Parts: sequence; C-alpha cells; structure tokens
Amino acid sequence: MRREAPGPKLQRPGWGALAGVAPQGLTEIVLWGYGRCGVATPLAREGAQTQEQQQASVVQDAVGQLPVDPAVQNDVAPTVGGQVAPVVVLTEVSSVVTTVDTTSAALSMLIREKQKFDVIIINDHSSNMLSLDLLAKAVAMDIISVVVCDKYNEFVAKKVLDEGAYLYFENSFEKDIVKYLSKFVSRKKTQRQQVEEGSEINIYQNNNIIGVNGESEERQNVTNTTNQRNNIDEAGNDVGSNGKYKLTKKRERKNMNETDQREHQSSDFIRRKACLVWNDDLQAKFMKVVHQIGIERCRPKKIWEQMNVLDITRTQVASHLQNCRLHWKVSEKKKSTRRSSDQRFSNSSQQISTFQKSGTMPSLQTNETNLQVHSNRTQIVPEFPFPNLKTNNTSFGGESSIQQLYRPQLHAQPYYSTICNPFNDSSQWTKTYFAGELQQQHGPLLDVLGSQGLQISNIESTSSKPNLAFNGEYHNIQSYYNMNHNVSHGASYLGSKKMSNENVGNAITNDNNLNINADNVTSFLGSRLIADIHVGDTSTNEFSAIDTNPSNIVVATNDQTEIHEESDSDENHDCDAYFDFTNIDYLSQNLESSSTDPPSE
DNA sequence: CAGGCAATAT
DNA sequence: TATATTGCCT
Repeated sequence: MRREAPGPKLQRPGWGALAGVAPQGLTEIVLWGYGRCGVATPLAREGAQTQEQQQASVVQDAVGQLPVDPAVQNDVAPTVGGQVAPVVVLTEVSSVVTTVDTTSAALSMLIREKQKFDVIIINDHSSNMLSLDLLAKAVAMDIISVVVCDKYNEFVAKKVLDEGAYLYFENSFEKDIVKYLSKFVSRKKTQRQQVEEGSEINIYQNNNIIGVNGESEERQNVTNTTNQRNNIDEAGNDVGSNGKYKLTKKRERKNMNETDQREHQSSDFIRRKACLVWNDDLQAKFMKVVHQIGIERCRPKKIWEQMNVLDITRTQVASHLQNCRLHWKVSEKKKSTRRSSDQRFSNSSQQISTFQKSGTMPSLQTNETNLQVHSNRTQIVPEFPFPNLKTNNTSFGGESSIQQLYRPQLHAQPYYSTICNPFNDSSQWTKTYFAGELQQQHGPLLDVLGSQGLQISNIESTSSKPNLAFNGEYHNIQSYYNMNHNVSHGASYLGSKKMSNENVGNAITNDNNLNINADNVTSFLGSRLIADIHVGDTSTNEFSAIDTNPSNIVVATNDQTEIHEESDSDENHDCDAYFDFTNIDYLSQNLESSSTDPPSE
C-alpha cells in the first residue's frame, strides 16, 4: 500500500472548528470556537456581531458568572497582535466556560477552585516561568494539562512534558482531540472513583461485557423466556417493528459522502456496542446447546434460545456460530489432510455435516478444543482510535493513547506505532515497552537539559534494542501522566487486548510483530515520531463512549507576550518523547524502505 | 423472515 | 484477533 506523499500543510481550523462538535457533557467546548486559541480576540467585550463573536459573547457571559479573581484585575492583560489573550475555564459545577485573561489568574483560580478542573489547557506563547508554574500546579493537582502553542517547539515540548503535561501541540484543536481528552477525563474519573471505592483491582476480569465507560457489567444467567430477551435490540440500535431500520441505515450510509461520514462518525461517541467475550462459561454453554441440538441442525436462533443467557443476542450467536463453523471447517480440513495419509481416521469423516458446501465437520471434541478462546483473558472494549492529528505538531505525555491505529486492510503498512491506551490501568505497563520510559516521568525535578531523556534518546549512537535503549522501569510517579509509547509492527491491539492484565509484560517483547531494528529506531527518533496516525482511515475515528459529564477544562493563555526563540531543530532531534506528526510521512517512508515485507497473508 | 456466509469494520 | 455488521443470497 502506498502512502500518500505529504501534502501541503493544511491550515488548521482553529478553535472555531470545535464549535458545535462538543461531545455530550462537554457542550461548553463550543465556546472554544471563538478565535484562535490563546490569541482569541476579546470580541465579546466590544460587541458581538458575527457568529463567532457571539460565541465569544457566551464566553464572556460565562466569565461574568465567576467571581473576579484579584489577579485578573491586577494583571495587565497580555496582548497578542494587539488583542487580549483570554483564559477560558470550564468548571465542573456550572459546566460553563469562564475566561480569565492571564496565566496568573488561571493559577490563582486553580488554587482557589481546587478540585474543580479536570483539564487545563495552557496556551503557551513563551514557555515562561509563569506558564510553567501553572502547569506544575495543575499537574500537582492531578489535572490533565495540555499545552498548546502557536509554533511547535521541541524544546518546549520536552519541557512541558517533563513537567507533566499531557499533550503539547500547536494551538488548533482538532475536534477529535477534544473527544479524546473528554474520553480521557472520563476514564480518569472512573478510575478515581474506582480507587475510592476500592474496586480498582482488575475490574475487567471475569466479565463478559465491558460497558462503554469501561465499566463492566456482570452477565447474568436468568431463567427468563425468549420474550424477555426479545426486548434486547440485537444491533444495539433502534429497530422499528417494520424492520426498516437496516434498510434506512444502509441507504443513509450509501448516500453519505466521505466527509459526511467523517463528520457523522466523529461526532458519535457511542457507536459500537461492547463486544461480547465468549469466555469459557459462555462457550461451554454454547457448545452444550450445539451438542444438544446437533451440530448439523443447530441454527443461531435455536442456540440463542436454548442458551438462555441474558444480554446476548441472536446476532451474536449467529456471528459466533459462523466463526465456529469456520474454525471447525479449518480444523476438519487439517484433519482430512492428515487422514489422507493416515488410515486410522479414514472413517471418521463420514459423519460430517451437510451444511457446509466444502469442508467437513470435525468431532465435537475437536471443536471445543478449537474454540477455547483465551480462557480468562480480559478485554477492554470498546476501544477508540486516536483522533486524526496529522496536520498537527503534537507531543504526548501522560498516559497517552494513540491506539487502534491498526486496520486490518493495512497489513501492508510496514509499521504502526502506538501509544497505549491511557484509559487502561497504568499498572499494566512494564519496562518491556519501547519508549516506555520517557522524560516526563522524571517529573519536574529534573532539569530539562540534564534529563536522562536527552541522553538516552540518542539511540542513533547505539545499537541497543529500543526497550533496552530506554532502559527504564515504569515509574508511576505521576499517576496519570506517565507516558507509554509502543512501537510495533502490525500489532494491532497494543492498547487493548494485548494490554490486558495477563498479557502485559510479554505482549510486546514476545510479539513477533514487533520488529524494530536500529535503523528504524533511528528513523523514529530522527523524526521524533512515535505515533503514526496516518495509518488507516482516520475518518472513522470515534469514541466509543463518553461519560455524561466528563470534564472540566481550563484553557489558559500565557500572559507573557515575549516571543521565545525557536530552538534549532537539529539540536532537538533526539526528543524521542515527542511526536512530530508532520514527519510521519518521512518516517513511514523510511520505514517502508528499511522494514520487512508485509505479511504475506 | 431466518439463515448462511463472505467481506468488511471495529 | 475476536467480534460485529453488512450485503447479498437462499
């Protein structure tokens, strides 16, 4: 598969792009749609005329609802391009946006409004001490801290990530980032709650269904009737009694152009229902029924009825049955192959069913063996991909997640890189992961220049394997802010299944798909790229779930207007912790030329 | 409408 | 990968 050549850098939409796309519970984000982040014009103060200005007005109204912080009054509002740069604050209580004009105001607001904010977005124009203070404070308060900038700067990126920033990127918000943040905040809240409730241990285990919010719900076996189960919508959708839904849906999809679909999908937060995990119990039940009915006669509906398990649907059974039959067919073919050279089995194939046009049914014993599906495995579903950031310079700190970058049809892609799911339990991470130890984990105590990161990141000079090069343990210093990067070749579920509790530790290192040689590592580091979000069609990015009221977001701008000098890019080439998405294409080209052939399958 | 099943999506 | 969904067919 050929990768597109990097096109001209798209003009970023600015915060205005967020207008109207704020997720549920985060509608206030619409208020971000005024002007550019951090250089937002104080239009609202001078009378709103345009729609954009009206949005700003709303912001201004919201500001008015907050007590004025003395710091705000005392600060001289910074100007960017002659206009005041506001600070926008979203509060949990009111879920409205408020603005303050200065970083110091934001700082004092943080101090005063403790616990109120889940996210702070700091617009950094100069990476001055004040914004770093704000960042440090926010991090200390366990607030997800995002730093945006007008011009991506690796040095600053490293700095702020060292300080515990969760994200650093140029100052336009792709709406998907907002969703991503929302999701992150949502999960984080859940985690906190679980910790508080003391139920954080392995909440995913021994459950068949993982709720959309990462909560799991125990599947129940009930002695109900089919009628009861009929209340369950198979597709998780609204199915009309006339059965028209599917047709309508199909038609809609067909009529949607690509843009529409992107729009449609990216604004859906819950689209796919949680996957049913066919664990041992369920599988046993399934097979028992299959046996009872008879393999040749079993049909999805019958099986479904006789299984009598709440919450599974006929469709799921059908899907599973289809899959099982495939397994059976395959295993039977293997058997047949053996039989042809082994007369001992020459008679056993004659019992085989008629429902397959080709292939034959294996013995039930074989079936069950084949159908053992990773007993006791855990699964965290549904997952969501990372938003499309390909036009942004973005760095990730924290429990960053760009996951699910893999697409089945993209096997030919030589490399995928994944930042693992931040919403998974951070304890899942081990030192075995590539780039699992990154600078910001040292926290603010380390001076940027003296930090280990700069030293170890010069992998070019070593032949170490990635995981050794980083040679770091996972330190959960900042519980929510540790960065975990995984670079993998075709490993698709680093953020989910392979990160399940049992698999952690060997998921990457033992994965044959992990195939990074020194050259590739160099490529990665040289381009400072960890995440390849070009892979696949990111238009389908979505979030599977979102809490109802996931986040409080602080958007702060730096009140200093000094313009920091651009660091020499070469000088910072070894900032492996950061992702320069503009270099993705460069990376992928490098990788394509140096990597192994795609899987022949 | 149930079902089979390949292709595809997630 | 496992599971879900879709489309087309019987």
